[in-house]
Formats: sequence, structure tokens, C-alpha cells
Amino acid sequence: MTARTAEGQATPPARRRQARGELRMAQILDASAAVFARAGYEKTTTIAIAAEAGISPGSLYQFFSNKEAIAQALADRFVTQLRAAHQEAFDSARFTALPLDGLLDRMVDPIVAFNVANPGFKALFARPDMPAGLTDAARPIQSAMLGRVEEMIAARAPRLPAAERLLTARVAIQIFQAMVPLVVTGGEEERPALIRELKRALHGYLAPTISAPPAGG
Amino acid sequence: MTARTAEGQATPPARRRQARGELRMAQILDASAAVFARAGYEKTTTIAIAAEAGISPGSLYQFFSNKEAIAQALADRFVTQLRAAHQEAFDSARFTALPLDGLLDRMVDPIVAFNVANPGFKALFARPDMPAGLTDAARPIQSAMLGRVEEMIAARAPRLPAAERLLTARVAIQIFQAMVPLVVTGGEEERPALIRELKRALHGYLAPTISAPPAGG
Amino acid sequence: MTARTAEGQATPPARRRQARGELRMAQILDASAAVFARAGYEKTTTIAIAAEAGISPGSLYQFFSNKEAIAQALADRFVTQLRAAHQEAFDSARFTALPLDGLLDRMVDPIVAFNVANPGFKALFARPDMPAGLTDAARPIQSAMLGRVEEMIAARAPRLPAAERLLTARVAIQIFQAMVPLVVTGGEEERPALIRELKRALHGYLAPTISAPPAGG
Amino acid sequence: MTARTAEGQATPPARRRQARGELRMAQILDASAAVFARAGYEKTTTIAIAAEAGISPGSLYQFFSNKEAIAQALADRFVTQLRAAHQEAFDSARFTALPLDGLLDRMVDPIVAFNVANPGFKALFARPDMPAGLTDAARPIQSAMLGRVEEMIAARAPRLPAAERLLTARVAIQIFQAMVPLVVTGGEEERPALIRELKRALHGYLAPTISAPPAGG
DNA sequence: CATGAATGAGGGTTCATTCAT
DNA sequence: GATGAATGAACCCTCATTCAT
Repeated sequence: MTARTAEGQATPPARRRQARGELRMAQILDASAAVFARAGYEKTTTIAIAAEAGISPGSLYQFFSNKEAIAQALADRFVTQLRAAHQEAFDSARFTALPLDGLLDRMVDPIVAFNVANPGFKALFARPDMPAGLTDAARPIQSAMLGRVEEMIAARAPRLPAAERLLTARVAIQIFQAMVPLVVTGGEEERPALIRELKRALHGYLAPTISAPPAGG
Repeated sequence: MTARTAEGQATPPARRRQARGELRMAQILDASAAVFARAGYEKTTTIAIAAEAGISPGSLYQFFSNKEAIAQALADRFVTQLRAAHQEAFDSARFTALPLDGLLDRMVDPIVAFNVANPGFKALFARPDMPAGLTDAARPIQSAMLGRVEEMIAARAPRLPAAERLLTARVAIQIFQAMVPLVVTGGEEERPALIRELKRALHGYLAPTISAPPAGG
Repeated sequence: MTARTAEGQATPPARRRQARGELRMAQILDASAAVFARAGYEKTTTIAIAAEAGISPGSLYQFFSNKEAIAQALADRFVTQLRAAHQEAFDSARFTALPLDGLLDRMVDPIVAFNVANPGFKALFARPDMPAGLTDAARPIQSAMLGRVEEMIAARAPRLPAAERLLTARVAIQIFQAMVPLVVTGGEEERPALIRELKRALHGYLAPTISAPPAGG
Repeated sequence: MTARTAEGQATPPARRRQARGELRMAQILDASAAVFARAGYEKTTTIAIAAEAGISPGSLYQFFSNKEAIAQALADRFVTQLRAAHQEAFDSARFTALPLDGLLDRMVDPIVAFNVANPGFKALFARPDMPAGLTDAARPIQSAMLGRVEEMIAARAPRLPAAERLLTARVAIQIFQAMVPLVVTGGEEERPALIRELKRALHGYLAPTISAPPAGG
């Protein structure tokens, strides 16, 4: 099914090999995400990553040229995945047709879910010595998020000056990001309460500015 | 051999030695604060701290049993110093006698000022996304702050269940700490607006719970 | 399974396979000669050799049991190739029938020519200062050359004790090999003069021992 | 005796410490010379050097920033020592007043002695991948030697054109350097014979050009 | 037979900690 | 009490070699 033509007979092994390679890379990224989450970037050893991935230390280097490259690839993967989560979050929100509570529900939940599902994410993007490569990788997320939130604010508070809008968006995102570690670190049973508080905090901050859909919206 | 008379003459040398010791410790803590700020905890070497302090690596271990203990002591000193900054803040706040806005002004301003004045220090011990290795060192700060804020909430909302009170305090602190880097990093001209937003955020979150002093308080 | 008839039909495939095998070995030796020349023995990786040969690392070990064996085989091939270059040199030299100058011309020229034509190879296996790791690989070359030169000396100075003969041969070869890098590295225009000096040096050293063909030779 | 003045009391420990440091460095260089001689540069491990020096691997790096730096320092030391040997060799030779045999004795013996006494020398200066730093370190020796030999030739064959003189000097040095490994590697009992042959080779090469001191010299 | 991912021992190097001076 | 050389475990990474496919 993969390839039946004459010259196609060469592709199945190539494809299988490539597929296995990508599998291994995914394995390694999963493992590194787990270990980064447990130990932080600096204290994570390549041996620990290899062990977590169930391979030998040397094999790591068949796929990634060094520890930093693993972090970079993991960051890229996170960015891609997070973009999907953002997409869903903001697309479904129909900014102007919902009460603020509902809006927050739709925006917050998927992104929180992503963070809960990927505890390694924070370990990577909060290094004290973040190299330029990671900052660059993270920037698209940040700016995408910022743009979306600004959009949302603009939709609900069209008369707000642009500078105010930007400021409000930045602060809202900061509050959100500050709460995420709490939510992630908190146990299963605490989580609902923490998410509720997160939404309360956002609500409290945003309500004066954008509580209601614009009249006639 | 130093103390040969009854008692009075023995203490001065002892006190002097102790005084010199405390001086050394202060030296080391200053140095470690500087180096931690520059390089982050993991990448900071004890030799670098010693060099910054102008002493030998061996001398470090006459005062601190290991690197972690230095971080711990630095955190403790931070609590002490910050307490001085807080004292006025919390004491003068007379929790029960002010409208929420005034209360927030008195609580937020001195702590923000301290953070602005000690940007390197804050970069280490109050990041919204603290790495595992520093959690222990930072705990005293956190718990001191937490205690104060809980106190304040208890004073203004005496009927709030303890669990709710703790949760509210944690979230408020998290919001506060999330905003501090923004305030510190932000330029001089942005700062007032950011501080205002910080207070708005805290107000928005806390108002439903503790907006008014208890009747007849 | 391939050879099912009496005998005649079995050999061609075997021979073909063997031929292909020898092709592969030649490929590998060419590659290793190139890489050894570029990087030196120690810094040459088996992967680099395989890549240069256009095969996989694993295939290397189907023909050579390890890296050292490759060097060994390369040395052996050098002997074989050089023997072809020498054959005429030594054979045509009719050791006993020529004046020393003529003899040196016939012996030196082809070997120098070979070295000029294979500079990378020589750089590895005939350096005047051979590192310990290469001594073993180079021994066959040395001993073949040594044998020839001893033969020549024996023919012209039959009464020279064997120990002296060996010593003289070793020194003559050493002088020769010392000069080769000079000749190879030296530009086209310098080369004739250097070759002349090489011969003068050999002449100066050998003349007292073997200048004249033995009387009645 | 080292320092008795008021402020001098600080120097003795400093000097003692420095002395110990230089001792350690000499220890390490001795050890590395031995191991380089045994194993060649590439196969020499820092652990082996440390073991040979009787210290721990980590201590190496208190004195040398890495393996290459050890080689560099060793090379520098060799150059210095060799310069002394050269000095003696050429100064005592009184170029114009000796028969060639006597001249060669005085020039060859000290330099050969140095090479015999420092077997690590060759391992260092014959690396296939010699870094620029080592080439630079070796250049002074080479050019000093070349200059001296040219001087000698000029003294004894004043009418030889400069180009010829340079060529002759280069070839003589090459012959000399080619023989040194033989002499060094050869056992105690072989050595005298090898040295004799070395001188015979040089004599044979040089005699036609500079055999006699210039008439009336 | 070919492949190339997998292996794992071992290399150079760093650094928290100790200890002789 | 101060010093800083010494330690050695542990790190990241390489590469000769093997083996499942």
C-alpha cells in the first residue's frame, strides 16, 4: 500500500526507517520532557533522558547533536502543539457573543489543559539562562497569544485606546501564566479550585474593561 | 586565654570575633546574591562566589556547610530585609481600618520598591516559575509572605474558611509575583502604569472576598 | 545452492563474488588512504572511512575485523603497489653491474616518483617520525624495502658482515625516507635539486661501503 | 633569609606556594613527556598523565586549562632546553679550526644527548595534526638550527652560493632529524653504532662541500 | 551481504567539597 | 581562622564495534 511501482520498492524501507527515526525522536522528546519537568534543565543529565527513553546515552546523539539541541527540538514541538491548543481556544470563543465567564472558560481551559498535560513545558521556558534559540522559539507563542487576546479585547471594548488594550492584554497573560504553575503543580484534587480562582482573577481584572459584549453586538 | 577576668573582659573579643564572622557572612551573601543574579543558581560556582566575596573557597565552608545552605541563608536574609520593608507596610496598614484601595497601596508599594531596588535578587528567588532546586531556598520568603497575607485576609474576612483563606492568599501572592518582573523589567516610564494595573488586578481578585472592613471592626 | 553442477558452473559466481569483494576492499582502502592522509590515523573514524567509501560502517567489518586491520591492509597494498614500482627499479638495476651513481638513479627515481604521485599515502606511512600507533601497520613496507636494500648491499659488498649490512640498509632507508617529505612538499621547481641532494646524501653514505662492484662481478 | 622586612612577611608563603606550583607544573610536564613518549599524543589520556604525575585528574586543570595546553607548555620547555643544548653544541665548535669529524662530534653529540634524554620530544613535534601553537613553538628551534648550520657552512665554504648553502643546511638537518628516532629508539647497546652511522652519513654528505677548513683560515 | 541504529566504555573536563599547610 | 591545591564523582559527548532488520 505504501509503494507498489517499480522504483517504489526502494521507498518502504526508507520510509520505515524514517518512521522509526521519528518514533525514536518522539520517544526522546517525551523522555526529555518528563525529565526536564522532574529535574529542571540544568540538573537533567543526558543519561537520565536516555534511561527514561529506554535507550543508551550514545543513541541520543544519533538524533540530536547535544543536550541543547534536545531542548530546542522539545521547545519547537511544544510550540507546535500549543499553537493547536490556542487555535481551538480562540476559534471557539466567538468573542462578542458570550458573557465574560463563558468566554474565559473557553479560552482558559484548553491552554490550561495543555500545560497540565505537558509538565516539561515550564521547565524549558523558564530557564535562568535561556539561550537565544529558545527565546526565539517561544516568541511566536507569546506574540500569538498576545495578538489573540488583544483581538478579543478589541472586539469587546472597541473604544479602548490601543495602548490600554496592549497593556491589559499583557497583564492578563501574565496573570494567566503566573497561575499555570500553581495549577500544574497542584494535585488533582486542588486543580479545579485553582482553575476557578484563575478565572476569578482574570474576571476580576478584565471585568471593568470588557465585562459585557458591546451593546447591540 | 582571652578571657581572664571575671566576665566583662571576655565578651568583647568574642563579640568582636562574632562581629567579624557576621561581616564575612554578609560579604558572602552579598557576593552570592550578585553571582546568582548574574548566572542563575545552577550555573553559579562556589569558587565564583568566593572570588566575588574576595575570600577563598575553603573559607566559604567555614560559614556555610554547602552551596544550598548559602542559598538558604540568602533567602533568609531576604526575608529579614524584606520584613523591614514590609513592617511598615503591614503594620501601618491596620488591616481592618482602610478601604481596599488604600490597603493595597500600603502593602504593594514598599515591596515593589524593594524589588525594583534589588532586581538581581528578585530574579532568583521570586520568579513566577521557580525551578525545583530553588523552591526550598525560597520557601521561607514565601511562607512569611503567605502568613502576612493570610493574617490580613483573616482580619477583614473573619468568616472565610481557613482553606479558602489560604487559597486566596496563595493566588494573590502569585499574581503579585507574576507582575513584579514586568514592573522591574519595564522601563521607568512604564512602571507607574504597570503598578496601577497590578493593583487593579489584585483589587479585582480580592474585592469580592475582602472589599470592606468587617462591620463595626 | 549456487553451484549445483559438477564444478565448472560453480566457480564463476564464486569468482564474481570474490571479484566484487576485492572491489569493495579496494574501495575501502582507497577511502581509508584518503582519510588517513587528511586526518591522521588516530583522528580518522571508521564512519568517515565508510562514508568516503560510500558504504555503511557495518560493511567495513565484513572485510576488515577492525580499524587497525584496515591500516594493516593499506600498508600491505602499499607494499604491493610499491613493489610494482620497485620491480623495474631493483630488477633492472642488476646490482653488481653498475657504478653507484647509476644504481642510485635506478633505485631512487621510481620510488620518489611513486611518493610524489601518492603524497597523502606517504604522509601516513613513511614519515620519518612515525608515531607508535602506526609502526605496526607500516612494518611490512619497511621490511620489504629493507630486504631489497640488504640484497643490493650483499650483492656489492659480499664480505660485509650481516650485522653491518643490516645497519647500513636501515640507515640508508632512513635517510631516503627523511628526504621524501622534503621532495614531496617542495614545489615542482625545487624538486630536481632536492632529488639530486638526496642522491648525493645516499652516495656519500654508501660509497665507502659499496662504491664499486666486486672485482670480477 | 627569604624576607625579613616588615612587609616582607607576606612573601615567604607566597613564594613557597608559587614554588610548589612550579614544582607541580614540572611534575606534570615530566609525566606528560613520559606518557606522550609511550603512547603518542592522541592516545595519551589526561588520566594517564595525572596517574604518572601522582595526582588526580582534576588537579591537572589547576595548572593547565586542557590537554592541549599541557602539550604547549611541554613544547615550550623542550624548546628552552634544546636551545641550551644548541648553544653548547655550536659555541664549542669553533667552526673553522677543526677537521670535519671533530666538528660533527661537537655538534651532533649534545643534540643527540638531548633527544635521548627527552624521548617525549618526538611524540610532541611529530603529531599528524600539529596545531599552529606547536608549529610556532617549534619554529624557533628549526630556524635557530638552520641559522647555525648555515653559519658553519659559510665559515668553511665561503664561496658556496647562498642558495646552495641553504639547501645543504636543510638537507643536513633533515638527515640528522631522520636519524634521531633511530638513535633514540635503539637500545643502549645499539646507540653508539647508530650515532657513528649518523656521523658517517653527515660526513658523507657534507665532506665534498666543506671537508676542510678554508686554506689559511 | 548491506544497512545504520544501537551500544557502552572511555575520553576530556568541571566543580562542590575537603584538608594539609 | 584562612588558604587554595587536591580530590574524585559525575557530566557531556565520541566512536569502534555489534546486531536486528
